[in-house]
Amino acid sequence: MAVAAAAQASQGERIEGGEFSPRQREVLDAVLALMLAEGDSFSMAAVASKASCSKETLYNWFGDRDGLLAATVRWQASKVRLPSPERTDLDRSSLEARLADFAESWLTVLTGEVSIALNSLAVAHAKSAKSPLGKTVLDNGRFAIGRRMKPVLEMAREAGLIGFDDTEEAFRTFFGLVVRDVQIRALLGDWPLPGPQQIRREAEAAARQFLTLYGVGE
Amino acid sequence: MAVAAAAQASQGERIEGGEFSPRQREVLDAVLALMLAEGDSFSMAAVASKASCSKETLYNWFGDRDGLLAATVRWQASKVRLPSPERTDLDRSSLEARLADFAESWLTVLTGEVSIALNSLAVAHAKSAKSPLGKTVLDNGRFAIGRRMKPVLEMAREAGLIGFDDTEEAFRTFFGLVVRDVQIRALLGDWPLPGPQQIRREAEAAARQFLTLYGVGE
DNA sequence: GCCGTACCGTACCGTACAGTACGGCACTTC
DNA sequence: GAAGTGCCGTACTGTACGGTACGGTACGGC
Repeated sequence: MAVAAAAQASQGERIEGGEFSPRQREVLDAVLALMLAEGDSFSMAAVASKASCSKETLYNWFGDRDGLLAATVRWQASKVRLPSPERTDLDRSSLEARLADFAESWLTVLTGEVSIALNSLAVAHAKSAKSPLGKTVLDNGRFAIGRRMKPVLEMAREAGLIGFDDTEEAFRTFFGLVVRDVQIRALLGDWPLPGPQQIRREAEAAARQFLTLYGVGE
Repeated sequence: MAVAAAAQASQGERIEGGEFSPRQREVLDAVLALMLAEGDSFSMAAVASKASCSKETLYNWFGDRDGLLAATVRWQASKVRLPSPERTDLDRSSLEARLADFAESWLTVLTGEVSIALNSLAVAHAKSAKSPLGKTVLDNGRFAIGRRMKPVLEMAREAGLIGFDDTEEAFRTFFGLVVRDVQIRALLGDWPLPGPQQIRREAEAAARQFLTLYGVGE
């Protein structure tokens, strides 16, 4: 029963704040592997088999299939740690480099198998709400990168390098310049995806264009 | 049997080049309605019931469920007709207006229920290839708008208003400036979507920014 | 040594749904 | 008006899968 998921989780090993026991992590990694291979169409039996655990344990730990999926998304999210931007002095060229690095790492994540699989799954489940996979993915993708970027943008503004009124708007523009049509094409299966060199080139172009739009002085 | 879909379709009313009989269109509209309401999780029985036809007819016409989905996507695609840009003289402000109009209509389509439902469906089915829904959606979305835009961009370049080497790259940048995070947020269920005024504002901003990046002279 | 607990493996249940079969009706063709 | 055809409605089949139940084992506490 879905509503009992949270309660169920309280027996056995506990699920809290995205923390899972080592054994549970093994299970979730198995789910991840199945998701990469088969998308959304794997069965609970397949998970149990792959993880060498019983279905009953799956249901005890995660409540139901949606709970398992949600836990998997949270587990993967907890694995990805974007580098926190330390506070340093910025000039125009170091800012551009910083932006390009952000763009590069973001494009790299975005075009990764795991990211594509997770986003596809979340999109597919967005309709039948029930579990907010979409929200979780968004929080750990689009919004996470936003939280990292904004301090950099505001630092650069304080340093008089760029100008904008609304940090959110400025970030959304940067986002657009970086991602362009890459994500939607990846999600719709339009191979091949850009490789590392291509990504580096696009990232640098995006940083340059962003500074053209928002740079001041010079 | 999936491989027999094309052959099956040759009996009864014919499916060719995206052309469907009136009765078939009724059926496909019913599918569309169900898709808006339930995403991917409607049954063939539900389609038959909603369209007042028999399941046997569905299978005779469309082969299997995937065939029905593919036909629905093609049918919807054939309904959307982007305005063809007539060849006119352009100056800087009429170009900006034209770009803004493109951006506006594109954002409007993108945030529409039908577009979101179709894209979600195609994303969900992209993994289990079998039927190239993703390709069809891409061809009638991202690439269709590209085909419409490029002549405008090249016209403007000939008129000496903007400069670029690679039309495709220029268009992809425009795409990014227009779409930004709107589509991915829409697909992941991050309501509310921007309304008409908001879209108009974002479209104008995108056109302005594009001209800042690519405009020459002035 | 005994008990409780956590877990594995497997068998089981109910249901939903893709796909098929078939009887009957309306309509066309000769 | 007989034969053929296209389609509707419905009943049927097979199966896959979510979720549950239960017996058996390993282990830690007392």
